Amino acid sequence: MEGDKIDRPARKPRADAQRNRALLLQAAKTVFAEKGAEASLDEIARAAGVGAGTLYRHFPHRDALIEAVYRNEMEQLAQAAERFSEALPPVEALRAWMLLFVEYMGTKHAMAAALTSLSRGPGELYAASGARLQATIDQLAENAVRSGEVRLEIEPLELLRAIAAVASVGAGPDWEANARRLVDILIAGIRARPE
Amino acid sequence: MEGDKIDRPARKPRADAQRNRALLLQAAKTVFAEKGAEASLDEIARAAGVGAGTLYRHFPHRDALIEAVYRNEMEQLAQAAERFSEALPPVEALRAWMLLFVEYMGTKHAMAAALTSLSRGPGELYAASGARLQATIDQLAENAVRSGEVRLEIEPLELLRAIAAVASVGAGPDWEANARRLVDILIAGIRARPE
DNA sequence: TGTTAAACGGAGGGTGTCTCCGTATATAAG
DNA sequence: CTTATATACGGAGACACCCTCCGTTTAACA
Repeated sequence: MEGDKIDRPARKPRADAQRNRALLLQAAKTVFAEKGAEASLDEIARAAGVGAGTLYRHFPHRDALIEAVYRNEMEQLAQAAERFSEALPPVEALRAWMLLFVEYMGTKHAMAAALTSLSRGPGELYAASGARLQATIDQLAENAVRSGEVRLEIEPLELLRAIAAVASVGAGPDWEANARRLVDILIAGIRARPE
Repeated sequence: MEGDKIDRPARKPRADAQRNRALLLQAAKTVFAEKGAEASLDEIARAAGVGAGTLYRHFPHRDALIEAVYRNEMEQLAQAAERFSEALPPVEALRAWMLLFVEYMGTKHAMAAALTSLSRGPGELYAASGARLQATIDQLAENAVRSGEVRLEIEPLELLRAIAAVASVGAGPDWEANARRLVDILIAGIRARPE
């Protein structure tokens, strides 16, 4: 039920397929940045110079495309988490990372909407990037809890969701200030009181 | 440029118009509950037994419909805020109201997505219900700040946005526990430290 | 009962999603 | 360089949705 891969010799992946995939990612990144994560997929296909069918073959649903586009960013975030964890005390690392997260929401602000879009639907199979993000925040949270400075009865990912919500909407021009302030509120809120 | 209202005698509003409006609201409430705030407007019109044109005449955009549908709920929330403010110390009132807010997100869980949908777009003219909600939370927040127990450098509405985000997604079945916990985190986070 | 302003309905144009299948082509074998 | 074939391509087309437009209907008033 598993080992069905080396059955046949298996060909080398076709060059044009790889090229088209790259073109699609390139185009998607541009278009998402321009028009947000709700941009038309057909338009992306057009921008990439391929047919609609090709797009859907490579990325069956919108989420698959979104995920692929932002995989890099997710990876960078994950790596930043490691750096912070080494250089800072756990709670500070968590805070610093959340602030970085806010910043990312800003630059690739399609990403925020993307996050929302990703986890929509009835518990769909989480895209891999979502899992990566979850693992990252879970690790940071766990470290913080272990340090004893923090109590956390909430799913850590939910903290990110909260931040993303504030950061996503065009709301005021102060969205970033608000988001950064929210980070501090959250951090203060989860700090275990001496009491 | 302004006083143009009592110019002509003005007729009584047509009965069918009022009836259709009611039918539409009824249908919209049902359909939104079933399929979320992104449900097809044509479908709502169909469910109400009226033509699409009629729907759009009464509610020019989706937000207008959403707002009308949830106006009651908003009103109830606003009134609850007053009650809480009289019966509880300011910070407790704020907390209690936020928890009630979470509960509302649950029952009419289309409302959460609605909130998101409401404020989308580039700072559109806030629908009236949005304004009501904002006024409510602003008042509660101001009371809390005045009491000296709380510092608040964030736009109070953003706190709601954060809560709504956690409460909206189908995420886990523990969304409600998470949301309630978030309320406590936020409250703790904005409490001014004696320091 | 007639007049008229108000409201209705639904066809239709524009856009977006996603599928299907005949055609093209990169790879591997001879 | 052929030939064979798995693989991928493209874009037409079926379907859903949004929203407008305008000829027709109907409620209110005289």
